[in-house]
Amino acid sequence: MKIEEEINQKKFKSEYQKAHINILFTASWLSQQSSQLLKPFNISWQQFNILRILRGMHPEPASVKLLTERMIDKMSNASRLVEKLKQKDLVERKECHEDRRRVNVCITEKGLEVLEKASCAMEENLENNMEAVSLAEAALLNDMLDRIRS
Amino acid sequence: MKIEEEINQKKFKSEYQKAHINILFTASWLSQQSSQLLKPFNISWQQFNILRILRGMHPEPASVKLLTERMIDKMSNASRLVEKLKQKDLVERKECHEDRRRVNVCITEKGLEVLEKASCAMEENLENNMEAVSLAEAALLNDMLDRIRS
DNA sequence: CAACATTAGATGTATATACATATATTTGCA
DNA sequence: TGCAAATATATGTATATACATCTAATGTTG
Repeated sequence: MKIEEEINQKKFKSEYQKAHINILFTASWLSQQSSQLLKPFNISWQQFNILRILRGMHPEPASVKLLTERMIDKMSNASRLVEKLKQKDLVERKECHEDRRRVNVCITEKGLEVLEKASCAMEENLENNMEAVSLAEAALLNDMLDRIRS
Repeated sequence: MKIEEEINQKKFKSEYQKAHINILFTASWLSQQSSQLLKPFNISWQQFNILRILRGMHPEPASVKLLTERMIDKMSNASRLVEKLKQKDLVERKECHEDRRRVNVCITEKGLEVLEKASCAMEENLENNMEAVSLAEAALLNDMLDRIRS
């Protein structure tokens, strides 16, 4: 649906303002889709992301700092998210002997299993959403977004 | 900066997955910019949005339902946001005589003044962000985002 | 018209977030 | 070495959000 209809706004000041709102609206739409999808797995989108980063490192551990750097929303609190995941036995923390300030976080077997199922669901959904856009268009989209943030 | 560098991730599974993450990341980046910009005016991005909708209606009032329909993040609570704005004397509520369940919300003079200044700052910032993208590209961006949500 | 369904809005609650600050450790340099 | 600055992480706190539930008013249908 066109953004005009989604938010019942007939016209925008410019194509730029419309794009601004469209980016925010689409992001909100996508995260809501994600959080619905992830609900059966009992993890939030942010938690899913952390698990994905940890799987990328596996079997190497990641520090909380590394997680923060790679998170999409930098402001959110990696430390507390890790705690949540630990409570569900999806990750484990070990003290780091080289630098005792640091904490090494690893994904557990259970974490890998949950992530495997969750990421299948997420990828399937992603393909459904994205099939309306060609690969070349997606590349241009990425380029434009990068430029907007520059 | 390219999204790869922003989140320190060298490669993505596909251009589609990258676009997904890029939309979320850029939206988060934009809202953070907005909330920084709006801080001197002591309103949040969501509150700014409501004021903007109310200015569009002015001098006609808007119901809470109408505000909810036009908000970018549908899930947030228009009722409480209106309360916040009322506490700052930026909007006023009146009971609606035709349908006594409804509440008519209007922007005040003070609200119009604050919004005027805030939206100048916001538009200036928007132009800075968007100048890296041509108008035609912005139109295509809008089209792509609409298709992704379809 | 009575009984039930629907709607508009407000509110309770658990969780998430932004931001500031605290604590422990390491680094750098006088 | 010793002491200030920087770093990694945790935590405190106010606010925001998602979601469920509640209340009051209106619509609908037998």
